[in-house]
Amino acid sequence: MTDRSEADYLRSYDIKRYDTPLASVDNVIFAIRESWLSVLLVKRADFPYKGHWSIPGGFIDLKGDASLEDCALRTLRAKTGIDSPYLEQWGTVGNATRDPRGWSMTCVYFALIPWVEPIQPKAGSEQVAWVPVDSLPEGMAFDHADLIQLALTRLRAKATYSILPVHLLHNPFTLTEFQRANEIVLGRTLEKKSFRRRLLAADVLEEIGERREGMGRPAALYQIKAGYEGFVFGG
Amino acid sequence: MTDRSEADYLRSYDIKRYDTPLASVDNVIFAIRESWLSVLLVKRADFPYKGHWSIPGGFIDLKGDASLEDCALRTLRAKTGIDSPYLEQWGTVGNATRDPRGWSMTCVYFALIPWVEPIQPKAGSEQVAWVPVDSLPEGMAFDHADLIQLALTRLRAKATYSILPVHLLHNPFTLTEFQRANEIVLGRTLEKKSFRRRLLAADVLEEIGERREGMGRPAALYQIKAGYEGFVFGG
DNA sequence: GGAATAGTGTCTGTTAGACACTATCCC
DNA sequence: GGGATAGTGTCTAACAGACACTATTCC
Repeated sequence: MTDRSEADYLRSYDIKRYDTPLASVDNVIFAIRESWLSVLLVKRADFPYKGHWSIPGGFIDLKGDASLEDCALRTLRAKTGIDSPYLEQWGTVGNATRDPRGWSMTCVYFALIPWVEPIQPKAGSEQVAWVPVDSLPEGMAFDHADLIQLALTRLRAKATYSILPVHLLHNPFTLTEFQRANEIVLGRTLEKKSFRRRLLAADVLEEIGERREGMGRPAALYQIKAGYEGFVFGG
Repeated sequence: MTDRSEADYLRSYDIKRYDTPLASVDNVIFAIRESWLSVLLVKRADFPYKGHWSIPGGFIDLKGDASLEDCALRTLRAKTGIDSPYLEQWGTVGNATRDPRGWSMTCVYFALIPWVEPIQPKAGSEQVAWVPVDSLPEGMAFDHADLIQLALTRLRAKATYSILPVHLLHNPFTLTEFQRANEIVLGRTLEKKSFRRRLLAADVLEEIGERREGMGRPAALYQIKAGYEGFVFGG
């Protein structure tokens, strides 16, 4: 397939001869903190939008990142220490106006993780913080406020017909905790019997042992059966 | 917000100092042709993969394209003459190996259009053709065979709970034609009464007039009510 | 026993599948 | 009437919401 002239073409190809957009990967990282669905935000230490809150992300490292997902995992690891989150590509936004430096496209991922303390960088000026999605700061960098809303819409849509919110919990968990995580994501209460009946019918959980709490009857502990992490009802 | 030093930063910013990936937009364009779900393919006239079949797309034109969607619409118009198709972003694939020229990312859109004769370019070596999704050619360029399969999976998933396949029909259409389009996309037959009952309950169609055909009772003609093009059942 | 939480039984209304039925055209 | 296609009536099984009920713990 690679005949003589294709080899010549590739040898002399130089991307710097062309105008290319800025290409980045950004992450909307969700966790539940004290009953609030929250996202991880970073206060920018550099221009542009210095001092404004943003979602964690950055330019693709052509040497270090083998793929877009690799790039997303790299920043996620840097900010949270978590290696294997639930990570899904939301989509890509690209236009001529979103970045003052020029035509910019960013591939947006969203991640669901059990809550952890964020990793603060050494450089003093940057800050990392969990912020409830209901009280995001004004004046966020770029179009990041929009990106969060879009990821949130997707998350809520999927929460209604999948077990996605399970990734917001520490393992193992009780059915009540699981239902509560779903309710926090969806912003409305769910009916206990319906919730459990559907989950039981799907056969995606396995019991482990028992846990006692300060009050009431002890609840059975569960974890997701291996391979069912992306389970969708009716799929 | 833009203080003195940010203005300085922006004035001296030069993207060419950095290594950036190749950035393109590709389109999986679906139509129904003689009862077969088909995609529009282009035989490449240039390196790399010269002479191989590919999906239509290309690099972003930083001057001409205001956004990624604009870029997708531009190629779609060039190949089909259609200005306002159903167009949805599927997702973005980016890694170091998919293009022999270097780190490459492509934003993949999928479009649904009523069948039209493709527009052949003047340049003789390039060809444009509709190909049934069941008989795609071997040795397609880049990872385009994968991209088609992924878009197809998404299309089939959405066809089960939305009225998406309506965009594959010419207006107006009969309910039987609409059902048939759904069946072609899904690859299985649907139950007539259930199909119509659900559609009627959704109240997304409006009747127009009558059409008679060579055989049997004439069927009522319908079109989608304005604003319901993206309707989803149970949404 | 009482408070608190976990977990179940069961009625009811809605919806999808199955399939036989009627309706309207052409010949 | 017969062939062909459009469109409907209706039975049944599956499932979700509602809500009252039982179960198990600590005090």
